[in-house]
Amino acid sequence: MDTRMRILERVYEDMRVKGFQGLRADVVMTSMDVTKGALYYHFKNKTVLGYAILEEVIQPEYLKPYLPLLEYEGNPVSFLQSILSGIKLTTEAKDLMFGDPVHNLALEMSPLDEGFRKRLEIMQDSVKDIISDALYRGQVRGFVVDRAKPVQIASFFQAMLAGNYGMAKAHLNKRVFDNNLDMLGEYLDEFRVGV
Amino acid sequence: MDTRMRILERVYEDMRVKGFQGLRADVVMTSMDVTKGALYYHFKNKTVLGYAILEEVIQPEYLKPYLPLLEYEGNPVSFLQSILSGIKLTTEAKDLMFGDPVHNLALEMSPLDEGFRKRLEIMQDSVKDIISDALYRGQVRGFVVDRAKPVQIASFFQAMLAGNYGMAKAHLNKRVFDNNLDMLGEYLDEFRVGV
DNA sequence: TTTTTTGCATACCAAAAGGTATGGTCTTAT
DNA sequence: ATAAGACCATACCTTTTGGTATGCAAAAAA
Repeated sequence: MDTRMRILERVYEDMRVKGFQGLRADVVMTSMDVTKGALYYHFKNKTVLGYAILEEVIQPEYLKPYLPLLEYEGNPVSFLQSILSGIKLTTEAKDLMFGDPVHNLALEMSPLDEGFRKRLEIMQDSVKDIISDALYRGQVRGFVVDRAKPVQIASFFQAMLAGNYGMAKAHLNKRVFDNNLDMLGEYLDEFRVGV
Repeated sequence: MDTRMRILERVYEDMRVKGFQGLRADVVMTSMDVTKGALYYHFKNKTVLGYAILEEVIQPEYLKPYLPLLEYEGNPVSFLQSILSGIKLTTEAKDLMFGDPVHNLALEMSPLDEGFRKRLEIMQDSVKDIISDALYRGQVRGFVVDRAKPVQIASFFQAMLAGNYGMAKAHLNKRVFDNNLDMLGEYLDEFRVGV
């Protein structure tokens, strides 16, 4: 892997726990076999580094679980529930302290830097659009009840996920975390057609 | 008001947008008619200042809406819905960028400082207990359906609220914010006995 | 083969951050 | 009345932060 990408990945690791403001990029460098020279060669300043991490590391991971939904032919409610199950399975108790990178950055940086805010907004909107479109197509195909409001449900789903990640950062309780995901899954069942 | 409390209030204002790490207490001082001398007379260091803001400014405000629930005799579902309405009414569009102070701090400081994490956990648990107790009493009194799980609903309610505040920081969209609150209100209706 | 450019290391640097040391005034207890 | 302590301003001080300036080896272009 090239140096630039190694820097992004490594700094991202640190940003997950320190946040962007608490991030000390040069300190992170010394924990690799790289120095500040490399850092400031590839990135003009700290803010640009942050944007790059957001776009090149965080965004792809953030969108990944939802992309298959674009071509999914089955019931979108089932798909969303499978995402929740996936989160339960892949999130270990020791990872709860990290939270969701997108939500973390949104809370920390949105009021401080319009570049961050806008990028985060776009990312969240992308996911919201994917979900709401899938729900709409699900309605057309008879998988989702007509009274369901796709955009609102998508937004609710996202907010609940984000909130659950956030609460877990203080509580570090995997059982509560999982339970909230289950509740969200049951809530979605309301909008499923048939049994 | 005494200097100590004035400092707490004023620094809190800044912390709402900068976060704790981004907070520059001495800079804030210069915007009052107070200097660092006063600051470090009342607070040993920045961390202690943060704890004081959390305990003396944020906590009371955070608990306030839920305290009446301790002695409320009516349907707790209605009460929770009235809290949601209250949030809709009192949260102006321009305030969306601030988010929820407790959730903000939880995301930023929980992984970094156990003193913050523990205090935040206790605060969130307090509210969760108030809500779940009220729901339980509601079941006993026939206001809330038996299948409702008070603790889980309380936790879900909190996570959703936190998540909604968080999403709004990037989106700054009052309509979406309100809509999510409405959805949560409708969700609670599931657990109401009768019509 | 020279020359230029790329990729990084090393050394330096100004400002900011967080805090301390000192001293003065104003109140309170004696 | 006076000694003691509370309260706060001013001036300093150290470390950290976020960079810049320079140099140099390897790769690529001419």
